[in-house]
Amino acid sequence: MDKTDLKILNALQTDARISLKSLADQCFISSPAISARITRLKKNGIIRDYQANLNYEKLNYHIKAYIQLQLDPAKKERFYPFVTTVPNILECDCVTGEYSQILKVVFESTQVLDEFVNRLQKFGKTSTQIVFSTSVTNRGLKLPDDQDIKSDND
Amino acid sequence: MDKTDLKILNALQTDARISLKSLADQCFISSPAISARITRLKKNGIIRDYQANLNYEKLNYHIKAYIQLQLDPAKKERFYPFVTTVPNILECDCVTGEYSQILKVVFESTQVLDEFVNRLQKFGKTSTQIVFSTSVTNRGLKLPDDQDIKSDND
DNA sequence: GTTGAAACGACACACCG
DNA sequence: CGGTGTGTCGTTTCAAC
Repeated sequence: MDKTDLKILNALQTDARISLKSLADQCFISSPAISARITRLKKNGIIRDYQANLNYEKLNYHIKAYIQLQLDPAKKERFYPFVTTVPNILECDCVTGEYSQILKVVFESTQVLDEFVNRLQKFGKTSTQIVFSTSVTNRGLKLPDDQDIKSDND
Repeated sequence: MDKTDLKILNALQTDARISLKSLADQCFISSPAISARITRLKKNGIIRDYQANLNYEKLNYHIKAYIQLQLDPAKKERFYPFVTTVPNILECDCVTGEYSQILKVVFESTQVLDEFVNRLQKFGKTSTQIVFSTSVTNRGLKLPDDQDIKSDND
């Protein structure tokens, strides 16, 4: 995991569709070398995938919300199939604190969100926070590329 | 915004580095047609950007957390430059409820997270939830591509 | 939206440090 | 082993329809 790898990761976080040649020019090495590095980074699981970031409001998903859930331990088994199946759940984390799960969701309207919350309450007590506005939108982590770092599996 | 557009958006959310030709084959139209559609979707702001999804744990950012903040209204002006500057803040939303801001952050360790929370407390009262595990990782929204939808700006 | 030609980029190989 | 340079193939782009 040297400076070149970090430069590649930063560039791919900013624009995942950048060409190998463009990356090669920025890193002052050849395109085959870039290609080999990206293959390695992906095989090591450092690069998970590449995804287009969409503006969901323009696609009529006007409501974004965070839902906190006190997941009933007895219903844990049925919860994981549930969260992976509902496409409106963009993220789901098991966390410390009074509520054990945080879900990030998008819906067409508050009505549909309400229906979803009702379904979710089968799994435990919920607390919903609707998003007014977003100042930082799901951005990538800018890595310091002026020094090497050690990674778990190089 | 017809079925072909939705197919393209779904494909790009799954793999942003997919080739135009591959998209063309899947949608049964020519590559120049795909290229024109993507250009339009990007100009309309429906496609925001393309980003590589990284495994931050393997890059030594072991701690992911949600921080709730009761932002002091008097310090609002100084808050927005702050959140956009600190790279560890991956997302920041203004929300309903007792706390007005939710921040998603990643840090190298709980110690560094603690230092950050101290800095954040200059802006108001905080409540931190550290992530144990993630069952749904920041995935894209699968759009129903069996029927057309109307968008705000076509 | 389609086609065809030209420009461009990606990949595979042999070679070099 | 990881990088370079060339050649070939596939892809993107542009013009004309």
